Amino acid sequence: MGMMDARTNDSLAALQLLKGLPPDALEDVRAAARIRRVPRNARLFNQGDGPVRAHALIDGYIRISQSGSDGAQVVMRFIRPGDLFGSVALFTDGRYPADADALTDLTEVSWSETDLAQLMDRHHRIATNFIGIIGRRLEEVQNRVRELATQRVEQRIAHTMLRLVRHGGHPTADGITIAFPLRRKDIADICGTTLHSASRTITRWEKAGWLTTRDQRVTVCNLSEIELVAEADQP
Amino acid sequence: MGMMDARTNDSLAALQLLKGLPPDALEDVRAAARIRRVPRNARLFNQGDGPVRAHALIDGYIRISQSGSDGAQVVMRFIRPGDLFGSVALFTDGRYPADADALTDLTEVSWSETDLAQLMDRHHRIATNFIGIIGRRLEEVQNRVRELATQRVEQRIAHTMLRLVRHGGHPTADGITIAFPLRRKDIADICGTTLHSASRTITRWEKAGWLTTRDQRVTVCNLSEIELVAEADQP
DNA sequence: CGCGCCCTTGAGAGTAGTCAAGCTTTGTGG
DNA sequence: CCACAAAGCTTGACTACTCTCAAGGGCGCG
Repeated sequence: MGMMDARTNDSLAALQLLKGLPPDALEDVRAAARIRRVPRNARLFNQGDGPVRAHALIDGYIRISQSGSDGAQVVMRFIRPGDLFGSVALFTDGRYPADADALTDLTEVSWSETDLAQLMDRHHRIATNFIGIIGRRLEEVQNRVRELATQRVEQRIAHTMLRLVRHGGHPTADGITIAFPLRRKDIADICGTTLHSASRTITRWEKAGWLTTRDQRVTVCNLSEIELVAEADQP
Repeated sequence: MGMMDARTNDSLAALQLLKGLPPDALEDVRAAARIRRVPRNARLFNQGDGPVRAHALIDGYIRISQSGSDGAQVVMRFIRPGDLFGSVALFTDGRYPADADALTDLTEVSWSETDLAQLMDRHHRIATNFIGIIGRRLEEVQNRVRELATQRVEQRIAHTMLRLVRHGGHPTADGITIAFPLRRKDIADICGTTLHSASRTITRWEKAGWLTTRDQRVTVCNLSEIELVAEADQP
């Protein structure tokens, strides 16, 4: 086994989907995997495309967004290293339900439907992991439904920023920086508001010194103030 | 095997979770099942309760609703005969993420976590069914996120009514009647609006002759008008 | 240098929430 | 069986949050 394979196996072991698998199973999984490198701003797949594969992200960041028949767009989530994505449709209708765009240069692996089915059959742990992953996703999305249904724009933006910081943030000199580029439009499309409202809110927070943005990189300096906005009862 | 067991097995065979299982597997599943009858308006479980069981509804209707730390409430979904419910948490944190209320007298079955795990182990089809079920749920909830994020109240109510009609509707003399009681507050809590806005909209539609409500039973007479509202580009 | 993309900001309009009051239906206990 | 309480529904007036429309500025890239 060459250096390349060893490194690949390490990468695979870090995937949520493959957590707890023994080395020989990992090797089995690797044999069926297709590895791809994708440049920043490329489209990984389009909403409506098929046949679907099960994807996992080794390195980099991805934005998953969905558009309705009316053209309105929503950002569903951001994919971080280790995450599974684009794979739920394997068990439903076989078409990707959303677009996937590379926010950075990235490396992904994927498996075909039949290969994944066989792998799940041989290594039951993969199926269990899969259920846990989409179960947690379901709970997250349901929380988002509650937010959208009950909170105001500023509060939703606050919650979103907190989630992004906790999820995709790494500490820097000035605070916690979100690991991938984030446009105002992205923030709006996550929160179900307009570019304008998002811009106004973020600008206000920037002026208050709670965060800074340079070149689409957001750094949060004052978490606790944002937490206050997130938890505030609307007056 | 008595009459009772035979009827029970028929009921089980109709469950989504058990679709495609051979008779001997059904018998195995039945042996581990707990059957309960629950009266209208009773609470089946509370948000935060544990340990969770996997539930399926034989007969009747259930409302699943979630409340946030701020007290705001959202109706997550309605459970119909054959549906699986309250079981995702088995694979995540082990506590029910929402409340379940009986909208009618009903019959439900449930399995403990360990029993379900063993059943899935013995009958792989159960695991596959489970993945398909929560996968479809995930897509539904994501569509709801898009609706909440991009559409106005009236449009969301229209979509909701259409979904309820297609899902829980049965034809009657005057139109299609939704099979379970539906309060104005329920409609509001599904759509992320207030009781007042929901009331105004439904009353308006009632005056236009598109639907009628008697005793919390909603009958839709004019689907196409409502579809028009649902698809309308906002002027 | 010009074009495209992203961001900011102001003014005005309208959707939907809040507050308040009264009505109808349902359920319960005397 | 009636009466009253509780729960659900309707409606009006007012408020305000948020969107829409419009215009302009900054930055990077071809």
